[in-house]
Amino acid sequence: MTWIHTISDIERDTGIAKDRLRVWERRYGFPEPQRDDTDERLYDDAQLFRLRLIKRLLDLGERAGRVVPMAVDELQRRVDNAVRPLTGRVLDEASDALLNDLVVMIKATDRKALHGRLMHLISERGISAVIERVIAPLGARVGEFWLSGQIAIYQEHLFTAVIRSVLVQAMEQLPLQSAAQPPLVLLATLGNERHEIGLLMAESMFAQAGCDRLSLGTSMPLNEAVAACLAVKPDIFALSFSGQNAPREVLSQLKQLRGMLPPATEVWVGGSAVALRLVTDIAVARAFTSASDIRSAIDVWRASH
Amino acid sequence: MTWIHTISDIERDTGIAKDRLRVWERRYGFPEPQRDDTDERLYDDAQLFRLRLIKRLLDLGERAGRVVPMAVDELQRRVDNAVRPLTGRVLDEASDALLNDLVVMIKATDRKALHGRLMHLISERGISAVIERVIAPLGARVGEFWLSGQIAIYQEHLFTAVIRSVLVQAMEQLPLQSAAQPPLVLLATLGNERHEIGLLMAESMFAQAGCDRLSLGTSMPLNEAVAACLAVKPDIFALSFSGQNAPREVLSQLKQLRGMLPPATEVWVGGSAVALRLVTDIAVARAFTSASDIRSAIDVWRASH
DNA sequence: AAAACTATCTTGTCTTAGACAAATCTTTTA
DNA sequence: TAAAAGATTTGTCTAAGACAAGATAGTTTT
Repeated sequence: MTWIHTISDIERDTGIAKDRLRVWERRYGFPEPQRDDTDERLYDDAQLFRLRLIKRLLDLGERAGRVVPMAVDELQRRVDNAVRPLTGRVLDEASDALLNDLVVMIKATDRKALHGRLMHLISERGISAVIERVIAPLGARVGEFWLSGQIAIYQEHLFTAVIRSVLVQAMEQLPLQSAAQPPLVLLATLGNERHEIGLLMAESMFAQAGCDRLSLGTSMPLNEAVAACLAVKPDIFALSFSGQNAPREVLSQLKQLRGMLPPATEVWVGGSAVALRLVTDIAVARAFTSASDIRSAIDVWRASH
Repeated sequence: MTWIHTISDIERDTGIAKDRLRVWERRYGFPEPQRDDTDERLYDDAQLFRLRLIKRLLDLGERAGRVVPMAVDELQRRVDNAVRPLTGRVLDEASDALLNDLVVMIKATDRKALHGRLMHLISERGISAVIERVIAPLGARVGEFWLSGQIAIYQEHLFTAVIRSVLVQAMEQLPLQSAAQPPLVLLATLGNERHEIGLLMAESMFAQAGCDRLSLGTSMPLNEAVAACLAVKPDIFALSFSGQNAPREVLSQLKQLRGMLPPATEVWVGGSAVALRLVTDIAVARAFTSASDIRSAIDVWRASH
């Protein structure tokens, strides 16, 4: 089945504004959609797919003039190259097999099996280990499969729901005495960022370290995040950015944020968007590339307060 | 402090597209923003506030030509009138006092007190009663306070996070034996609908009735929701629409959905958007205006299967 | 050679007014 | 009273041009 999309469909699906699509057509000759009887643009699936790849590369820092005119296979090759260094960490066979098992469950929409397996793993190995060695790489894999169309959006939602349920449950089973110690951590995701998993993993790590924490959830407008921070006065403001975010955008948001917050509030960021190049820019925020680093960073924080 | 907004800011904040704003200016003379040195539109807070009211009335079914040129106080009066019949149910004094208490906690961002109080209420009165008499009206009140600017977005997020945590915890404490009986219920929220509370309340009701359930979370694109339904093959597909949704939009989405789903799958909808006028249109979906109706509807379903 | 400053190019978004289709309201007809 | 026809409303599309902020390249200075 092949589908026809209006310019609004394309905007919604790819996040590329209509103006931008029209100006690309004018300047680079792509996309060049069919027209209906009233001269309105009609895009086909191939164009949509190519635009998705283009968007991905733009978010990774490429420039429009370079990637928009590029052929599909070339685009695909570049996306693969850009993505592999992130996902393709060396895994032992057992871990790899486990992840494959879990992916199969997701593809089969078998949430009960997934939930049960993860809870079992947590009781066996503890939250931290499972987050770092299972949930985080699993999230990365799911993201990749989604990009390549092997996992549908609803399966991703389902996956998120299961992870959320698992982590919330696990957090509540932590010993109660460790429920209210400093530092107080405020967690959120900025802008359009809807990916909750990174946030949940971070919250779990803070919970396990016995921190007093408060999650605002996803998609907080920058202004509101600042307002929340000024009201709650946390010691640490923790943000999560998924790989969907353009690194530039992330950096600019962080700079704005840093300028608006009191200096005493530390800003910690994590997530795969951060791994790329942000780590260098330490003046703005403390960047985390691995969940386990949070634990030791908390220890350091406590020692110095 | 008064702020200046670009047309993009206004689009993001109100959900009114740029084209629409420009054409209103051309046709109705409002909004008529200042211009910067390069002739770009700059809107002030008063215009933004008025546009929010206008959007609200449009969503309630008014027409642009009528409400866009209207003065602020007139707009405010109409919004109040439209909203009161929903929120202003008669409450006994004790309930009213309780709700006020909870609202105070939200305004003070005291999530611990809120969480504790709600958990205590649930252990005292049971989930169903608390959902119907406390959480649902509290949600309505928070929505109202948000509209009138007395509660910030971050406080609403916080409120949602607490409710989620409370309900998830309460669901997990239900007796395990009742965890996997038919009907299998798939839950979701369509389109841009980000309000999770209605969905959580519904899920809790289904959980309490011992249904096998599966929540896709918020903001599922229509196509994806259908795909999920075809894959999971639930007995019931339950949708939640908040008061932010335009009733027309809801109805049209439901019609599309109904056409794409197998007839055996029942569609149940709930939420304050539904209460308005949708209830009449029973051919498309089964509409719920009260959480407690779910319980008896489940009994009926079971009796006939 | 590294850093800082400047100039050029790139790119997204804004501007204009006109056109039109789909939805909604009003009037007419059966 | 209900259905059909006609009139109005309203959101979104179109075009090409303008421009500012950001990125790149080139030049000079430390």
